[in-house]
Amino acid sequence: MERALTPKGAATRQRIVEGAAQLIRVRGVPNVGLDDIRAATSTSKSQLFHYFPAGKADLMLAVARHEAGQVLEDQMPMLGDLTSWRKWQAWRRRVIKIYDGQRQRCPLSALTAQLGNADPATREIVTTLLDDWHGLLAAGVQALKDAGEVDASIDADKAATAVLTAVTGGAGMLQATDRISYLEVALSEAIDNLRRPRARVSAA
Amino acid sequence: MERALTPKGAATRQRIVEGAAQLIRVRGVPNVGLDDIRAATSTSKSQLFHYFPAGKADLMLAVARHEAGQVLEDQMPMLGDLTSWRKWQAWRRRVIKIYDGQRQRCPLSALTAQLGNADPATREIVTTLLDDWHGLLAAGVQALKDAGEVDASIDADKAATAVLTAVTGGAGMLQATDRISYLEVALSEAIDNLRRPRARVSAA
DNA sequence: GGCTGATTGGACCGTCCGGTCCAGAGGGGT
DNA sequence: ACCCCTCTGGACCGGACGGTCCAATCAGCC
Repeated sequence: MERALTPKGAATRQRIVEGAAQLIRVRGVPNVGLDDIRAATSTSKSQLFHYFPAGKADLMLAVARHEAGQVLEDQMPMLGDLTSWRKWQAWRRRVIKIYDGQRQRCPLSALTAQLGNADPATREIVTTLLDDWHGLLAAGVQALKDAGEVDASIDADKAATAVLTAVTGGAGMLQATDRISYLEVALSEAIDNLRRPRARVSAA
Repeated sequence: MERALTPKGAATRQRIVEGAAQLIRVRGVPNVGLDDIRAATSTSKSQLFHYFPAGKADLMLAVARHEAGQVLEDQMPMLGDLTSWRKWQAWRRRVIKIYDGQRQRCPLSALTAQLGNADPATREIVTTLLDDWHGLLAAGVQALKDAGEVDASIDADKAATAVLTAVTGGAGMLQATDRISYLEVALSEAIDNLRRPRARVSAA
């Protein structure tokens, strides 16, 4: 499916993706036209279709991939080394800092929500991202268990899901309300809960 | 700002809003045109602009208000009476059932994300909804505290935020991945955490 | 019955924008 | 030097869609 791509071509393609991503972060998919991208990246219409034959949808997909990769990238190296309580806190601070910085402009949801979550290609990008993210968190929980820093009865997968949900939920509400407190509180609570002793909880 | 509106007019207006909401839930804002709404509601172009003078944006706002109201409505009466552990569980089941039913079609995010979260009017609708939602949850936590069913040292506001974030985060990921498990696990964990004894947690 | 304003129908317009096309410049391999 | 394929420029097209307009109808009210 890939065409031969000279270094020059690859650079242009990259410039287009990054320029488009930049625009979309600020203005959202529906408010960014091909002409905007063309202008912002000093390219021409034909180049856009040269590198993204299927047109806008194709380009948006490339942007989505780019942004999805960025999400975990931004949380590194903390996210990849959650082996102690202190490192979890460092990661937490990083996450809050990132989202506080981008505020409205959540690259992830800006694309998924506005690109149509029905599209299987989009779906797959997000699913992969969440799986990776969840995996890293679960590994971190497991590391704490191994180190005896959290109760051994904790289910690493479930705990990772709880933390992940706190981040995505908090980020979503930050985006909608411009309040960072949801993310701060939810994430802090989620991490704190890892530390609490596991009392037996009877199902209702 | 309100015009005199005969019963007949009010009914038509209502029909438009509900028909538009229906369409948007399935196809998303960008994929629903005024002509679609016109056709689906057996109205004419002039009626759309008669009842929503500012055009599509105006109509979308009305739809957003309608959907926002629906969110809490759907969770009643459980959400309004979280006075015992059993009732919390009943609410939890209801929430999961609701979101499992609508899957991709999350009325809330379908509108906020695609309507531009920069728009202050949209922002206000969501903010109000989340405030109300949070308030009801906090009241529920407080009720448990009063009944001595949860540790008295719990911060009702923070706990409510944690639960709310679990729901919105889980719902968001459900929308993106079509997996209900995030919501199930996160919400269950969040509620279970209310029951756990509050061990002192030292800040890192 | 006629007046007034709400209500409805639907033709029409202008623009925005994704997409097409073709012609030309660049540049590296033989 | 030559050729071929990549790369670039930008004019152009056609459809979709939000929005306008005017005329017709309906409903309460004196």
